[in-house]
Amino acid sequence: MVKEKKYRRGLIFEEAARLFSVKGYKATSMKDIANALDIEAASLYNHIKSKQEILGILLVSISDKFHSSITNVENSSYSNKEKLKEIIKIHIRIVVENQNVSSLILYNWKYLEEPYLSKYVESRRYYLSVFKNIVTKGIESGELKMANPWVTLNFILSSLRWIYSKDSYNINQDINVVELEKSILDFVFSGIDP
Amino acid sequence: MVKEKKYRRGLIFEEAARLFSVKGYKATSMKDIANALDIEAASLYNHIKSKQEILGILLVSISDKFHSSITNVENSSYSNKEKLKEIIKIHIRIVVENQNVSSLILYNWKYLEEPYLSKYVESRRYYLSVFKNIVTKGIESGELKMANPWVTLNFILSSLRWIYSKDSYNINQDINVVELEKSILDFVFSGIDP
DNA sequence: CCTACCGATCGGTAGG
DNA sequence: CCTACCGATCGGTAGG
Repeated sequence: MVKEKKYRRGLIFEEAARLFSVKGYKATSMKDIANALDIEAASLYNHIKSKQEILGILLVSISDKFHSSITNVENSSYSNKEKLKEIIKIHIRIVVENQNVSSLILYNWKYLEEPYLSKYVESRRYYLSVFKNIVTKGIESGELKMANPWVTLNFILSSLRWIYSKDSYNINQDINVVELEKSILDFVFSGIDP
Repeated sequence: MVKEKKYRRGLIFEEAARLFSVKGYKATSMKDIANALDIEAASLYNHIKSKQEILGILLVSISDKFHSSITNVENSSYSNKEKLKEIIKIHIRIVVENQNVSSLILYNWKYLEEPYLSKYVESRRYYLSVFKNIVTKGIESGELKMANPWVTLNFILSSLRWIYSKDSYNINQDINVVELEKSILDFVFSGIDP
């Protein structure tokens, strides 16, 4: 009984993540989620508290993954440049392994309400501040190109953004994660010039 | 009379673009748009046909700007590398000068319905195919780094994506467009390595 | 997990 | 440009 309920709850979150990712949170109705699971919309409420709870739990769980991954790297004895490479690699892996949930970070986090919003924003703020700190120290030490740290950070994060969407990443089914990491690191560090 | 109507219509599109950009198309109600203009929601329909018409006209207008800009570059006598630089520069300018409308390309185009959807998709498809063609020829001729053209294209487009959002671009009010172009071109072509 | 139902809000129309 | 109003759909609850 408990086991079956947990199973069902997991499926609801999985299906909701997929639909939120494809249609957007606001455009996805509880009926959409229920239909995908072949039950009535009202039945969802035996497993979850609200639509907002689904979004909240999904986003807090993914932001915690990013949070703990960057904490590990920050506490390592790598150089700033090595830390940066490691963060990018882990970032790619988290996104590829949690594509539906990860893509919610790009747009749908704006529909979060309290208490999830505060948790998410704080977790995200921490990730970005550690990331920026490593970039800043890398620039100061000469490991990275002399540039505005903010612009550098945004360039790096932005250049990873295409892997969040199935449209671009999944079409390349001939590219595996290791190759993807290699290509992206190469582009981020040395650009498209030959 | 005609003049005043046109003025009002323009304001509606402007305000709608801003709200769609901030809240998303689905989360923006006609009441939101009307309130921002200090009129009743029903009054909007004296100037526009539907909510969908607003989104459609906004997106077709911006995709046409991209379409015509890339046609000009493609017909020039530049080398592939020079064409690419020019496309990136113009891309940045279009986004910076039309920030609210441009940002709709990233996410809200999915809410387009016919006949706007077909027009938009076709215009966008053309832009991407010309862009990809220039990248492919640049790689073949040795002007660009040997790599999967699809990955290269996505890297370039993705790395420009942060300028679509006010959160990241406008915070940097100390950076003007010319500096922004310079920084981005430098990063895209030669990366973050010193 | 379902049926029956709720108040709120949605985009949009009629008529002036 | 407004008042008055419409049918449809929304997230969610009661009760079994």
